[in-house]
This record gives sequence, C-alpha cells and structure tokens, in this order.
Amino acid sequence: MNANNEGDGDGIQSTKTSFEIIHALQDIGPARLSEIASHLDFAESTTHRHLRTLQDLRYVSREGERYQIGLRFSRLGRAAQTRDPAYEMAKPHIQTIAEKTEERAQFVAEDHGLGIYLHVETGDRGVHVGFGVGRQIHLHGSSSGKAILANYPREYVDEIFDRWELPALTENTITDREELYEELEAVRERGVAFNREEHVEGVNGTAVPVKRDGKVLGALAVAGPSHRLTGDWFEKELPNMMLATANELELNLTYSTPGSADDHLVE
Amino acid sequence: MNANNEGDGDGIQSTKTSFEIIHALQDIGPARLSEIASHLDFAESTTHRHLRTLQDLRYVSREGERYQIGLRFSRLGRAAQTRDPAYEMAKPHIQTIAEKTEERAQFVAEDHGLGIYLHVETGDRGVHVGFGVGRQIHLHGSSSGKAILANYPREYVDEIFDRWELPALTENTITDREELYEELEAVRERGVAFNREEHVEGVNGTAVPVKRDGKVLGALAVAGPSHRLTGDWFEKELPNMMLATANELELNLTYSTPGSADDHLVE
DNA sequence: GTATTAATTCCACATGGTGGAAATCGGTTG
DNA sequence: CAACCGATTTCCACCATGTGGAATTAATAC
Repeated sequence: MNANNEGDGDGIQSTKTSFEIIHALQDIGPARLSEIASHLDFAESTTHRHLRTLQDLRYVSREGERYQIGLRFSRLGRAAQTRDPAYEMAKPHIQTIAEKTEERAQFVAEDHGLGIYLHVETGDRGVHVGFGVGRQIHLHGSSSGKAILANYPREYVDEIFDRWELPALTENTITDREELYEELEAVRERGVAFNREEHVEGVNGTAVPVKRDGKVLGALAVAGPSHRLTGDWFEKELPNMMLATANELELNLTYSTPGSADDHLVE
Repeated sequence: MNANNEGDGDGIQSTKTSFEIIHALQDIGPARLSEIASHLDFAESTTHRHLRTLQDLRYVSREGERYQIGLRFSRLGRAAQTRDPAYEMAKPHIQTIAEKTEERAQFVAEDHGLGIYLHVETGDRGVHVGFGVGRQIHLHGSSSGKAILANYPREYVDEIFDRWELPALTENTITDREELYEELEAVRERGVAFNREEHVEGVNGTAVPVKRDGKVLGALAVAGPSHRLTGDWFEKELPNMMLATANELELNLTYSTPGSADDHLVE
C-alpha cells in the first residue's frame, strides 16, 4: 500500500546487482561470464564475484563454462506459490474448469500491482499463449486483473495505475482511467469481468474474484480464442459456471483450518 | 564440478544477507521486521534496508505489517524448472506412471550435489510425505539419487559425498562409502535403483535414470509404503515399467528440437 | 493526555564492493 | 614444445556504500 515510487537511488546496491545477474540468466539462458558481463555492462571481475557468491548459495549453477539459473529457485518459487494455502486449494477447481470448458483455465493473484499466474491448466483445445505459471501481467488488460481490481479500494487502484501505467497491449486495451473506473464499477456489480481481446489479439477471457472474509485473494479465469468465446456461452453460461466454482472454493476456504505444517530438511 | 568447499569467508556479503532474510521468510512465513531481525540476529536497521530493497525488487511483499515471500519468485522457480526443456517433457510420463501404479511418482534432477523434485504426482493412494516440488534431498539416501549417482564419474561422486556427507536419514540409510560404491555399481549394471526405507521410515522406492546423449538428466522414481512395494511387483514389474517409460522419454528427447521460444513481457 | 512498542530514518565509521590490471588456465597452432 | 591466444580468475588500492547504534516518527494502548 505504499506509493513506493521506485526506490532507484537507495537500497542495497549489491543485492540489486546480484538480481540483475539472475535476471540476465533468466532472460538469455545459460551464458558465459563474458556474455553476462557485457550484456549488463558490468566489469567482469564484479560479475564473476557475484556469480561465485550466487553459486555458493546454489542459486546459480554451471554446466561446463556456462552459468545458469540454479534449481534451488524452484524451492522459493514453490514457497511463493504456497505462501497462502488458499492458493493451493484453488488448483483442483482450475482443473475442473479446464475439463468442463475444454479451454485454458487460470488462477491469478496480485502482488505489487501485477497479476501472477499461479495455476494454469490448458485443456486439450485450450489456446497456447506464452503465459505460463509465474508470468506477470498488467492488471488493467486482463479479465483476472479487472476482477481483482474491482474489489480494491479506489486509492489502491490508483497507486497501481500510477506505478504501472496503462499500456495498450492490443488495440482493444482500455487505456483511459475514467473508462476503466466505470468498467471496474460494472465488474463489481456483475461479479464477473470480461476481456475482449484486450490482452492478446484473438483471445477473449472471463474471470471471477475469489474472496476470503471480504478480501480478494485472486481470480479464477478462462481464456480462449475469441471466435469460440462468444454469445450466451461467453456472457452467461461460462460466467455462471465460474461463479458457482468460485463460490464452492470460497466455502472451502472459510471452513478449512488456516494452519499448514511444513518440515525443514536440506535447505 | 568444482570442489568448492563452501566459500564462507569471501563472496559478496550483502547478497548473502539478503538471501538469509529471504530464507527466514521462507521458513517462518509472514513475519514482522523485529521478528526477522532477532531471528537472524541482525540489526533492525540493516534488516529493514534489505527488506526494502527486496520489496523494490518485488521479491518480498507485505501484508499489513508482515513481510512475506513475493510471488515474483514463482517466475524464477519456473525458470529453473524449465531451464532444460527436457524437464518439462518428463512431466506427462510422471503422470502416466502415477496413474498406472497408483503410487507417488517423481522426477528428480541433480544440482550442486543435491536432488531436487521437479515433478511430483501423487496418485489417489500415493503416500503423502512432506516432499513436494522444489524440495532438496540427499542423493545417497533415495532411489532417484542413487540412479543419478550411478551414472556420474567416481570423482564427482566423491566431491558430492565430501560436500554433503552421508547422514543417516533412517536406520537403513547406507552411510558407508565403500558400501555405497558397491551399491552404485549394482545400480549401474541393473539400470535400476532401489530404496528400502533408506530415506523415510516405511517408504520404499525405485528409480531409473533418464539420459540424453550419454549424460544423466535426472531420474524417474516411484515411492510408496514399504508394505505395498514388495516382492516381484517391486523388484521386477515396477522397474520394468519404469525402464520402458524412461526409454520412451529418452526417445522423445533425442528426436525433439532443442530450441525453445519464450517471450518477455513484464519482468 | 501519556506510555509503550515497533518501524523508520539518520549518521559517522570502517567494512567490503568495485573495476582496472595482472596472473592463470585451457586450447590451438606453428 | 613453445608461443599465442581468448577467457576466466585473482589481486589490489581506492572510496562508495553497507553497517549498527542512536534518534525520530508512527501506531496503539492506557
């Protein structure tokens, strides 16, 4: 909830540098020291020291003379995906939706003003867009995002819009604040959000929020080719099915014990 | 392949500190500044600065006054799990095995001398031990680990044993080097590894290596209650089924295009 | 209102991160 | 076998910047 206008000047420099290197590895894949250093325009000695540190931590490993992301990150990724047990409880519902609809079903949560795919189930017919688990998306251009934003206080929505702005992802993306506020108002009333090729050309979507004692946890969403997601199926039946699923999930959430055990072994 | 006896003295201190804080959050869950600081015995001001830096990076977020792991880590976790496209290709085979056997099936890869669960499919009857995706295990005490080690050069195996030692995980764990070398030799000949309650009491397992042009990528494994995994089923039929699956997977691997596209959006 | 507790900011000091230069390593070639 | 790369790794001196104690602010209870 802090406006947090990008602490660019302060913060711990070497931590940022280490993560820049990690991001470079994430982006360009296995790479040699010199590639990484020149890619980021860092001194090779500096890059080397960071890589060695990250290697000691097991967050970077090497295959011969190339550095790459360490598998240890899958542990942290998992920790993120399960930081709230509710996220895991959404998974079977996503699977059900994917089976029933034969379309791509997703569970999206918000963090730092972005949407993050926590579960993705691509039915046999489901569209294969390049958005897998862990992917981060702008909230204003997706059904899930709108379902979430619609349940946030206006001021927080504003912070998010300030921070990430409203880039046009396709020519249908709503990029006008006032228009978006109205859209969110409508979503709040209907309880359902739609996305008509606002995120990716040729892809429609619809989403419903998932709440736990009043607070939004994320959104269940379905995405598919715009030619298949049309008419009553898209506007009525699909949303109703999803509302029912969300409702069921919400019941699970309220009646489940909030505790969750986890053991520690090799860290 | 570097012996790398824990660079404890050198390395970039602040990067290590940042990750210590991240690990604390991973372990103790959402926590306040003062808890984290006292848990790690760091000054609060220092802890605060690291947390703010990590927050700027979106790797830490706050719920009210508690800090927690940021969902952004799921992206890195995903990057790790897909750093080799072969890992993903193993997934459907794991599902098949889980269905056929009705036991827990896993795909494990090695990094930094540890085994890491990359896919876990728990059949309906499958045992629920606390080892999910991302979990790190000692190689010497699991069937997957032994299947992998059996295909490594002796010197590398030694490095791993030196680094992680051979703790007794249960009273059945093989903790003697010579005995382990012999066991690995047998695994290499048979092409199959067994685990008879060496990792967890009451849990047996069997694993086969998965190779791509001669190099081990990981292992397919099945684990289940020791009373169910016995006799010919455990020692013959199950291994044969898994060998067949691994073989099929290996064929997929050799005849698939090594390239893989990935797009970049919000990072 | 005041007391209490925790989070945040400030600050002076010296730790330790930095990049250029030198040394080492691993191949390749004459 | 020696000379020569290209790349990685280590060294080193400078000073940027990370550090923890103390002061300040914020939040909440009394």
